[in-house]
Amino acid sequence: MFSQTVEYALRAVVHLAYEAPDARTTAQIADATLVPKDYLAKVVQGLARAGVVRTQRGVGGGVVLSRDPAAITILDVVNAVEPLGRISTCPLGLRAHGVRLCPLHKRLDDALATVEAAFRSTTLADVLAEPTESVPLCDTGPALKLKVRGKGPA
Amino acid sequence: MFSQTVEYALRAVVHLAYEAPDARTTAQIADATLVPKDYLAKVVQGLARAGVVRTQRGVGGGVVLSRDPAAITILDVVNAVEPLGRISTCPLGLRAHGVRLCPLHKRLDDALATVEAAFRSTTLADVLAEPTESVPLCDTGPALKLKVRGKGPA
DNA sequence: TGTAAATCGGACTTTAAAGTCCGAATTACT
DNA sequence: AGTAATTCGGACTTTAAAGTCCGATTTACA
Repeated sequence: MFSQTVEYALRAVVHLAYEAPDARTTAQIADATLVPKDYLAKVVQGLARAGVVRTQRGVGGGVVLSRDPAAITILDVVNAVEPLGRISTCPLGLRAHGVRLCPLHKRLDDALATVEAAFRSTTLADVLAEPTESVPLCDTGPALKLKVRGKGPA
Repeated sequence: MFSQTVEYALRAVVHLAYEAPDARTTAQIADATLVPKDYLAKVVQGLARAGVVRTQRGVGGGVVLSRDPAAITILDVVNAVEPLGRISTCPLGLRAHGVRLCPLHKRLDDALATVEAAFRSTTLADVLAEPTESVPLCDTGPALKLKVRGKGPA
């Protein structure tokens, strides 16, 4: 239902939010989020073009969120890489005379609107602040609460 | 967001519901719904395998809804051709230890759940019974209320 | 100024969705 | 039995998404 690209973009920004305000290289992000490195590079470019992240070339460079995690919504991220595609005109290309969609596509668009609203009302900060003691991005093992960096196991 | 295949399947069944209980050939459905005929044939096969429609070969054959339009939901149709893909396990393949998803994927799955619920609670009869005077499938011109068949204009 | 670290951007390959084609099988009717 | 109407199913082509590769460019720092 959601494309790989959207999935990858979300993983990346959540990871960046988690590490904020530090910058991360795409290689680091790819490592942490299990996204193919070279493909992630493209996705990040999309996020940069849309103003969700800022990138910096050269030594010490990398990727940073362009705003506070509380000011970036899931919808911002989704729309940056692959707009949600609300249905505004008749997909059959018939004379939709402006506003009204047929009952079928009205229902479909309603569903999209619900998703859009949910995404718009959820910020990266919200995702990180989840009241449970679980860590973002699914690496919720037996509740280890430490913020572990590096790659070596213990 | 929704695939072409899902879109086509929905157009087909809505059209069938509109013409119910008469059978329609795939060629007729394709004509009416502006779906590529040969591709629609495949989609209809999927619907048939899932038990949403029944097909009949030979002269006088065609496609019919297998149940009353009030007993077929949008979700039935969607799941028949391309399951909605609720997120039940961690997409990163990490040890999701059963139930709990990370906050991010929990949100995504919540959105999917909302869509699923909306689709489950909408039947084809609901779509046709829309309180407005509009006709299914977007051919809502200047409120012509007649059920026009054939292909000639006027 | 040289070098290593990093993104950029274009070309390419792979995979899956969408679409096309057509002969085989089934069926109703005369 | 013959014929026309229909779906079935497999092979094929096309298109777009996903993924890979690598040289060019930018940057920090010794």
